[in-house]
Amino acid sequence: MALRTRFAPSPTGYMHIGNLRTALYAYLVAKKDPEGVFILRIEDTDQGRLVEGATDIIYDTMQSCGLKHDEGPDVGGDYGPYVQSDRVKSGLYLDYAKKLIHRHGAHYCFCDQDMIDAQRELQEARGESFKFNDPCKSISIEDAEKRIESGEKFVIRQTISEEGQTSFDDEVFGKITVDNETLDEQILIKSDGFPTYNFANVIDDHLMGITDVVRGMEYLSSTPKYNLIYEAFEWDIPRYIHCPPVMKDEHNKLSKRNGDASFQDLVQKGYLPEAILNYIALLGWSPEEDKEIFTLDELVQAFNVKHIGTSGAIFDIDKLTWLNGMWLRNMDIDTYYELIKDYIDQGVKGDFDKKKIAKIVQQRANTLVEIPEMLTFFDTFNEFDTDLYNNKKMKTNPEIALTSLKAAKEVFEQLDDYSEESLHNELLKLPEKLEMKNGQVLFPIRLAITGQQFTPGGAIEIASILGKEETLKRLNQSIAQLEG
RNA sequence: GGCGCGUUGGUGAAGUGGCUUAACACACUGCCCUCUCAAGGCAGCAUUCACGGGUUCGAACCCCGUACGCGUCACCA
Repeated sequence: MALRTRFAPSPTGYMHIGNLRTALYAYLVAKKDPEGVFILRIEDTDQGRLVEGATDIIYDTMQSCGLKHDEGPDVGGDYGPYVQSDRVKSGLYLDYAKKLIHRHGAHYCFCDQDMIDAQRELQEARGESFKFNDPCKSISIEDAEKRIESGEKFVIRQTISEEGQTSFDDEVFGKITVDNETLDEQILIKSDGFPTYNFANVIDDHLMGITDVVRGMEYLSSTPKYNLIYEAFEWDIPRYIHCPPVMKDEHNKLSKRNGDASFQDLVQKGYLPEAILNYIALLGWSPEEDKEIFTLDELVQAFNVKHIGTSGAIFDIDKLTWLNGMWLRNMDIDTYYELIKDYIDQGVKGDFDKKKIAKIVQQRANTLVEIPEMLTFFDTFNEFDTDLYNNKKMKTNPEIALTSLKAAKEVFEQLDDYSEESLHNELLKLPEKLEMKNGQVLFPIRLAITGQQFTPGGAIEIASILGKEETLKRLNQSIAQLEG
């Protein structure tokens, strides 16, 4: 039987990095199997927390990451509907809850909050830790149904025996065992008739034929309760793959609430979806081979549940930045140019060869947003501090610079072909002629035509982009400044 | 507080009883290369695996305890 996994977010806002990683892992687990199916299910049973547009963000994010789902609200499938609120309408959860009651896995409960609070106070006053003891458990199904017919409000709670233990094997955490008496009898159907997440999740996972449940480890504690439901129904329990959290720092999980970056934020900051995905795959999972740059397809090949770690991993923006730079540098120049065109336009208004500019930027930018500011010197050329000509490493000073610049001026004046090749050939004759080092000639030129201490590209590349007229104009200006 | 889970460097991590005087990568530092900056190359960066016991000829790896952290105990998901 083919593997089936699902990503089941609730549409409550933005796509968090931790969420996205869970989606990625679920996708990878499924796709490891050539026949594997990856499903998107929207869990919106909490009507109070719905956020408009949140589902679109989920679709957009998945799409831009290449996490293509085989079944879901937007693409359909044989196990729909894929939105829980649509499923509620069919009365499916209530039906299953009733079945569960008859299988002694659940019971009607008429207690209100005051009643529960009273119990809590009593127990806590005795110094005990609170555990709700539901008096409604002893009500017969017939009596309960009568009370419901007469209009009494009710919920359906899971029934859990005090005796025994429940255990299961998690693929990453191993065997987990808990005493049943520590499990509380959670609500399955709320008084508004909606199922709780806990219940809907179990029912849907089963009905959708999910074979591998991939989710955050915050569900580790409630998994035994879910398994008790599976058992009451005599359903097969899925494989569980609980993932450790993605942390902001040692103590806090990464979360939108704390203002931590979401996927969208990172994209806006100039990170590639591919690089983000690549990076978060490495948070909590490590490949067997000594390699860190992975495309999605390569991840599918390399992924192995056995190498998912057990402790929280801190999100390190520095490493993401490095990885992003690697992705950028590895692109072919045409693709790269198309990608950063807009960023170049932001930084350069003048009429220069943007493709050449892309080329000098590619080896230097780690994120897209830093590109415009690297390029300002193309449009603006101002007088600069001649002290910049003093460079120990280049063995230059203003006097040497002036000599170089004057010699270079002749070359620039005589030359009409400003291609890099041609400039390279002619300019590199100078050091020999002047008995200088390459740097003593080229460093001052670069400075003289850019006015900046650091620039992407060297003197030759930049002169080629600036062209004869602009290069000479700036050169003359700089020579005049030195002489003056 | 009960229960569950976790703890290898600043960070991600490899490691599953001897090959570990603990890979690899990011960050950091230094050197080299070089027309600046990047990129690239090289080197340094945990005498030690939270702590304390135990098992063993031998432990980061097995057992017990302690500490700390996280999760969970909602008509939230």
